[in-house]
Amino acid sequence: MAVTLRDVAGVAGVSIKTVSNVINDHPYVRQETRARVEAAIAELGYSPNLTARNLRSGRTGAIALAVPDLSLPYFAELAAAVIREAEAAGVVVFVEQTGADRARELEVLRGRRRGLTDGLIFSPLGLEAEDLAEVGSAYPVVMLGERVFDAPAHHVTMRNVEAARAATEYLLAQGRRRIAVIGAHVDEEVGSASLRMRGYREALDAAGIPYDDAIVGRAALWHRSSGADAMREMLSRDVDIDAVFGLNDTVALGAMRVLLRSGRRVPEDVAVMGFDALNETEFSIPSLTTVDPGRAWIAKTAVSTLLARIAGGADAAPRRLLADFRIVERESTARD
Amino acid sequence: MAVTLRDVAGVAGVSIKTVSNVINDHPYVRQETRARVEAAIAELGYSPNLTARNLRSGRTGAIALAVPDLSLPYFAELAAAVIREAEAAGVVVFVEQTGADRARELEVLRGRRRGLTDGLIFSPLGLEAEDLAEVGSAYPVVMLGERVFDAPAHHVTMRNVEAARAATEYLLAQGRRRIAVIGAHVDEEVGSASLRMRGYREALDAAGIPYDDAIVGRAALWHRSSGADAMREMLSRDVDIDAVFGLNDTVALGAMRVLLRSGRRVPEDVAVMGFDALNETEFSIPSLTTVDPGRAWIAKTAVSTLLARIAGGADAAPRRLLADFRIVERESTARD
DNA sequence: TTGAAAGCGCTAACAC
DNA sequence: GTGTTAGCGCTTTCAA
Repeated sequence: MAVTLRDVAGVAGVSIKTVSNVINDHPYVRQETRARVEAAIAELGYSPNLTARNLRSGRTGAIALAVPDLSLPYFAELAAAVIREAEAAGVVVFVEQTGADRARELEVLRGRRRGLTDGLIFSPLGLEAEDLAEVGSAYPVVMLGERVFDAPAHHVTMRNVEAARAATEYLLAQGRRRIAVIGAHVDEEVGSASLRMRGYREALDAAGIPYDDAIVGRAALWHRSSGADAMREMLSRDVDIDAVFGLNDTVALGAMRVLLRSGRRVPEDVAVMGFDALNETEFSIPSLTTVDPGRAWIAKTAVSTLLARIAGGADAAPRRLLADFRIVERESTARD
Repeated sequence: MAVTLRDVAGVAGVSIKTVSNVINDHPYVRQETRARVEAAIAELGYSPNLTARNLRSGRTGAIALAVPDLSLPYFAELAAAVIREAEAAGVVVFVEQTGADRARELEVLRGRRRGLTDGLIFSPLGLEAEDLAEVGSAYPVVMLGERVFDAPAHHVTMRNVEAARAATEYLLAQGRRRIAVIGAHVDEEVGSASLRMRGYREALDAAGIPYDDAIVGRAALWHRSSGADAMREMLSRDVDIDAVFGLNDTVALGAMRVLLRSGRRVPEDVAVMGFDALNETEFSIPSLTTVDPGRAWIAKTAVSTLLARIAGGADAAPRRLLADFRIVERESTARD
């Protein structure tokens, strides 16, 4: 440690400017001088102090990623993709977990610690509309998710309504008519749940099928257990259903478990559709048909948009970037 | 941005030292002065430049966590726990993904970027014994996992042999006698797989049951698909088994899927045991009996050990810290 | 092609 | 109690 430019300069018999030039591949350094400096660097095991460099340059080469919880598979897979993309761009990522707690999310937004990063990719869950003012435009932020629509920041997200509608239409096209929903949120205006519900209703409406509140199961937290609970509650009411649309994969998997336990066959008696295309949906029993909302594209675009914003200063007005989706057909909706 | 101590001092009509004193809760500041400074801070929206502070202090307040891949549930849950612990200690965490690639792991170890962090929690998968020399003792490192046993660094890990032995004994105690293994690695000397295999064999030996290579399935990568593949291959050979011990939960879940598909009942015909206690094991169908190797403790201990090492300088000799394990009984091994 | 020196924003001796 | 000032290690004009 503690080997500085000055030490290297001393050993090489040059000024620190020359050493700096060598390190930064500055062109105008005589071949012989360069060699001497490189020898000194190797001899001393010098490596530049990034903190000092950052202080000078005003950049840190790091971005922050704030998600509710890495132990939720969706966010784990999102984070994996974001880190991979950032890595490729030569940027490191520090990950914050907000626990979907509004107070913690505000803390991230106000960013006492933002000095350590050049920008933030932020996927809030608890934030309210009135918190938006907190998002200053000075610090580069890219928002993810559905929770915030009018922040003065770029927003990368998915086509929730269209994708949920397509998923529902897929089930309808199979002749399913009593399509239950698991994972609805009560009294929610914004957010993935309400958007996906809208897509579901649009599809029903277009097919002339009445909406039935009795087969809409609430699950506030989208954990596997809450999906299972909602399904169990619904079955206890002896409803008639021939399909289940889980508003995300996690609740869909929980619901599917309860369906199978209840003696129903999937997909023969009840088809099951998820949303998110988590890796594990490929390996559930049966494997789960789901909607790939374009997570890979979202990660890539979030990173590149943020880096452009960081590099470009106070560029254009906030943009909304929408990923393409795709239905991934698996066993849980196989025909016959 | 760009509001500095100097600006605040100007507005408050004091020197920067006084502002600094206020910010750092230095005791000797008159009440009135403090109030004036705080007003100025609020007015200007000042927040200290962490990079400058770091440069002065030589600390960054950040640590790095290097894992193979966050989209692997084990590492996602580990990372979640590490970040939570670090958070509580007021430290942020950079997450790096090495892809279990030796070259990338070496890169992390050599750490061109380590200047951004005060230390590293490192869970390698590809590293070889001869790479250990790379671990200098100047930079605080805490190792996780089984891959490296003699690094000059603290090592926090689990009781693989004992836990695997206990898991096997649990199955034996149920009267299972043909216990297959899924997830063995070929020709591996170090690593979780060989340790857990050792525990398995110890239990068999103690029970006087011969080891049978025909019911040991290899799965190099411990993905769900490789677990499923290994199980399928084994079943295709028409072997006689009454239990499966997956060397981790992921392969166990993949194997369980194939068992169920093959028409076998779990646990009636074949009991299934996993290892890791991933969240999802609670919600599989049937839920998976597994070994909790003490991941929460490992995360907590890794963070506290690293922070102690950072704070304490070149302290004691490398220590090995072992977590307690626990068998989590679920449906996949329920009796009768 | 290289050197001298200013300063990024902050902390902490050391004065007063 | 508060102000002055010297750096932390680096990059970068500006001269030489």
